[in-house]
Amino acid sequence: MARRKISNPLALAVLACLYERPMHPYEMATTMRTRNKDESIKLNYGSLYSVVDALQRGGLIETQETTRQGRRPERTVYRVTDSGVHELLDWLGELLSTPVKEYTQFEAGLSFLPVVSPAEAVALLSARVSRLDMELTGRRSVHSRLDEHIPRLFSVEYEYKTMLLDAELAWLRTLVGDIESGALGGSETWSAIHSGDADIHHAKEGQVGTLEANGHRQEQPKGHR
Amino acid sequence: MARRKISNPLALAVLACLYERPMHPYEMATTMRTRNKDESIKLNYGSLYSVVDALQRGGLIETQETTRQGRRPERTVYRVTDSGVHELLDWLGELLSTPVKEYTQFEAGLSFLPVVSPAEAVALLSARVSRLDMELTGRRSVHSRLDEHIPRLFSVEYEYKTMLLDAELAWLRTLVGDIESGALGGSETWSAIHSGDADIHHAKEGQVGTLEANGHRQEQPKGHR
DNA sequence: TTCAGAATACTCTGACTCTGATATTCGGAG
DNA sequence: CTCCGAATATCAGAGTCAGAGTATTCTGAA
Repeated sequence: MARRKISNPLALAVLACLYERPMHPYEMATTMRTRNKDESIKLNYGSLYSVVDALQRGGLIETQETTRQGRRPERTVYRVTDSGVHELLDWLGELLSTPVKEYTQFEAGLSFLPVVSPAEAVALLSARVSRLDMELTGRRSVHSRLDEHIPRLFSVEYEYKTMLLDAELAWLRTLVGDIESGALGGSETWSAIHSGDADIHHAKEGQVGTLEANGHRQEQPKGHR
Repeated sequence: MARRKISNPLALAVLACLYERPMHPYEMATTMRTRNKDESIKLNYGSLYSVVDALQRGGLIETQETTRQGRRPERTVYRVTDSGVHELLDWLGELLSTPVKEYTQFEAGLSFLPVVSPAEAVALLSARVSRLDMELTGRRSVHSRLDEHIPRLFSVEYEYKTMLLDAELAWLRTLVGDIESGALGGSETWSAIHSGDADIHHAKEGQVGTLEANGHRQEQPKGHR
């Protein structure tokens, strides 16, 4: 990659905080939590402090002062440097303008869908449907409360995520329908493979044979990144 | 977490391969590539071998034999154990049925949208729109070629991803529209903040003040996972 | 008044993971 | 005969993370 010396998104958050005003790490953490940035950026102390270190070594931030109140642990206030500001803007520009390939757990799961039987698939995916549904209900109520207090500009990321969940839910519903009705291409093969394992958790022998039929996708998608 | 001893999705792929039939690691890699699983699961040799090791230490797979053809490097063939099969099924069940919180780069970017000026935001997001558009065009042609060769069952994960990209694209278009027209809640504040920095890359002084207005989201979303 | 518990501000450890570089051998194209 | 790329790995270094530990002060209820 060599792309960016520091690639942890948490570093972006640190830069953004310091761009606003100098702070010590713990304060960054609480600031982010207050603003719910920890919904969109994974935050934990271990990482925070090491990221701050790395940023300092890289010259993107520097320490402004080190103080101590009473006999609490010492705290170090950092400020962003010019090259830090540059990095922030540049990085942000890249994130916003250039889609990158990311791997989600669910995608991984989906790609092994044929491993479970059609019946089980329906059960599992239906469970997901109802969980997503609950999640979305919750989110919608958050949205309405949010809208009264802060402008939409400051919660686009939340809106974005909600809209993705929504899309997933709709897609899942039709997928489940297609599996149930046998309308999904490959259903016959799929049922055939799993015809033996009524109780799948004891499938000792079946070993499934060649799961992927002929399997070879001729033309691979190529162009990415 | 303590959730799963091994949490790397690559391990899932290894289990799935071995569930089909015993193989050596290199063969797993090529099998996955052939089937385009590497689109949905990050695959690289370094990780593959360490994951295989970890699986073996955990007793989920075991070595079947070690052979050598000619004077090529020795290769070790693994097979899945009973507890490996159990883990595979259980894990897959969880992945399919339970949504988990994941953090994407773009989301991180979005959450700092106010850092760039409205004009720049429009420029950056428009760039993303056109890149997504190209990507989607490519994908659609892949879909049609795929459909002739392999049943939909074996490419749900690809379909899923495509549909997500599609949803993102649509959303982005309206977002960009809203920013341009000033219909996005908070636009005035946003423009005000950036009124000084015509050339944003030299914004020395501005330091933005308090970006987040009053900032506090009262009710945080809570309920997750 | 007292004392549990939250908040403050970090530090550390052990494990996992990723990236990228580095071998070595073979078969086939030119 | 030569060079390239596929076959089959290994390894070092760095980044990352979850979670627990530490030491002190403040707050609110009993």
